[in-house]
Amino acid sequence: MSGKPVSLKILAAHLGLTVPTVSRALNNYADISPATRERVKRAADELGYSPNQNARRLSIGSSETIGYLMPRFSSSIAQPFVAQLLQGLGEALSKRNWDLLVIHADSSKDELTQIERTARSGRVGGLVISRPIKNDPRIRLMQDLKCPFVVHGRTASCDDYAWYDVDGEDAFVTAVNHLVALGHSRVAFVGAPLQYQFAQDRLNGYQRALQDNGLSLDQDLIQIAEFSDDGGEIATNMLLDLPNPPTAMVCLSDTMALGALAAIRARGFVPGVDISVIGYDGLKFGEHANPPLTTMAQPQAHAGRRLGDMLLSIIDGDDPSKHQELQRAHLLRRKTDGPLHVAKVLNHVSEREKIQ
Amino acid sequence: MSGKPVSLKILAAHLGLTVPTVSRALNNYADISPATRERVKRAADELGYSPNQNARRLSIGSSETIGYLMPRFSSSIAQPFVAQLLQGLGEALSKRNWDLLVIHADSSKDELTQIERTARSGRVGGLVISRPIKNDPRIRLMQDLKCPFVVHGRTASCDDYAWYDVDGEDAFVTAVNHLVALGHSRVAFVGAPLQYQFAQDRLNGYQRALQDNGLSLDQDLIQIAEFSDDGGEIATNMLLDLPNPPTAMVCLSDTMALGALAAIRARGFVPGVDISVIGYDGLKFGEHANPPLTTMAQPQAHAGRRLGDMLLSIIDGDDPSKHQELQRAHLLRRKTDGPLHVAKVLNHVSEREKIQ
DNA sequence: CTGAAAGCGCTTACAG
DNA sequence: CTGAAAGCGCTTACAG
Repeated sequence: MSGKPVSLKILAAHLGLTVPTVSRALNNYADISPATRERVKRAADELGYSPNQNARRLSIGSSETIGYLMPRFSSSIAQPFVAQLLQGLGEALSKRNWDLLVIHADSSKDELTQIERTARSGRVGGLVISRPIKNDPRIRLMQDLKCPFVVHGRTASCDDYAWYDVDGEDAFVTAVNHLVALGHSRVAFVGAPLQYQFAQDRLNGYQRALQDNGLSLDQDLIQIAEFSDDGGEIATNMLLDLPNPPTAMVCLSDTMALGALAAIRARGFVPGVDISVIGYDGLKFGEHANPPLTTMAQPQAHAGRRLGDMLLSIIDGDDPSKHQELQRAHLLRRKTDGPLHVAKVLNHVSEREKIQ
Repeated sequence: MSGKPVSLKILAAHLGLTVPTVSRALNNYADISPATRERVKRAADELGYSPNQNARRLSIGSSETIGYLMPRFSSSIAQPFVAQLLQGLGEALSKRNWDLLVIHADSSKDELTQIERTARSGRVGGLVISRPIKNDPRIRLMQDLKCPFVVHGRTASCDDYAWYDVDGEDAFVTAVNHLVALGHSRVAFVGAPLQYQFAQDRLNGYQRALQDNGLSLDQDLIQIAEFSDDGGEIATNMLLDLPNPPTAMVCLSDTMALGALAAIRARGFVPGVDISVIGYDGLKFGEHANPPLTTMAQPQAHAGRRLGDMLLSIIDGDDPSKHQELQRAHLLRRKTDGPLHVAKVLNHVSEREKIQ
């Protein structure tokens, strides 16, 4: 910008006042006469004064900024979450005029050094971390740095930091229970590598529900693939090639479920009739899947706002462990779940196995 | 953070040097002896020194930060673009260690005052504006403020600023030509309010293609609705209720096209057989639509990086008008385009109208 | 090659 | 109620 911004000095000169007086007037100090306060504010408006934030923040010793660590995308389906989350964070921050910085790790290799540098450079007063892996080293690092942070998601031991998560284990218990109630006993799990805690949580829910229902755990029915629609398709093909294929499946995400539907349709089966499929996320575009995808829907909209509020509280001095929020997902029935039929998919199953 | 960050002062004391010397060593000034430069750098690493950016930026008079003006979302389908765009911007900026600030307008009302304050506060050295409306006041404002900016999209007169856009007019010419080549002569346009320039551009392409092909322009075949899947569905229902309905349609976006498919299926018609539908964006989830959506695909991935590079060049002093980049979309045929049949959808069309 | 000085534009005790 | 002083943590001419 070349149109030299008005500084406090210029404003003060214009008013015939001194710089500190003008500063205090603008910041509503009580010891400034109402008359001059008004006069100063009017002049500030007229001249279009806006305080230099670098100077202000250096002076007050706060960056008035929080950072969002952008996750790297493995698949080409961009994350529909990100925009919503950022919007929510922005809403929470705007109440106090804080800024939102988006931080990309150049490579996962040096993400830690980058976090450390960011925290130490005074650019942010706190960080939002998403998609933690098991024993996420970023969490330990932030604790060591004594830099406030909140986690979108959880790790296995999550007592001593702040987080916001949806109960993936509970959701998958609900999903499996629903399928069992529909008569299914061979329910498969389509998942992604278990390094991400959410992948483990949801698998745990799947396994617990099988136990609760007295169903035995068949390792063949657990298929782990890349976290994408293509991964879901590959995993589903593995399942359908089984000598004794499942009649229902729960998928780690809606995106993976979309791949599952593609694999099922490709073999001439009808999802929701021949095989039931339940996704996870409740994304809007599931409505337009073929057929519309039944899913465990989670309340996305509030995550960003809650995380922002939490982080601000912690920066204000709150105990992080006081800010832990677990949301529940709910079953959103569309068209891919249905009662067990002795359907096409089972035709090639041998008599012996059916009797079991 | 409470673990008091190491300052230049501490580092200098630790080394038995003076603050400016340490500063110059770290910044690779030529007049520092190689020996001490190394010594200083090693110590900085060991103590985990990272310069306070507020101080640094105040001193050098640059925020080393650019801002991205986050568009507000009308529909609940979150923008899959945003994450990709931010990632691209981040890549461009990281080369020079600039930061990326995400700026949300509280309401569209005071977006302008907010932009002005942001520009004047020295928080950003430039701004990325997306989704311009016709005669977008933000562009004029940025020019008046002499604050560098780039636009993702264009306005009607776009000679004197920097922008990156995909040629929507050309894309819709291509889409309509394709449908005409398949035998269609009643091609409809499903659009959104024309306040957004991209909505106008694509309508222009539609109209131009009709002319080019010697087809008359039927105002009934232009349906404007809300920019969402629901909007697309409503618009399509209007079209299907016409006495003389279209046999093909082009939709402003993939999202709207998804709504169109839903409306078509709801009447028992088969998209791509009874009515052809072409969307725009080339979003991945179109593959999973029912049936997979034919679309004008655009090269999304590069937009962010290009916009970031452009903005940095302009901040360095380049003439903005030198940075204008128009990409082309290409037809991505999936399953919703097909040859004209005298199909179900035409059954109730009177003989007289068919002869026309 | 290194040090002493000044300044970036704010804020905040401290006087009067 | 307002002014004079000091400081936030850097960078950058200017001496020597």
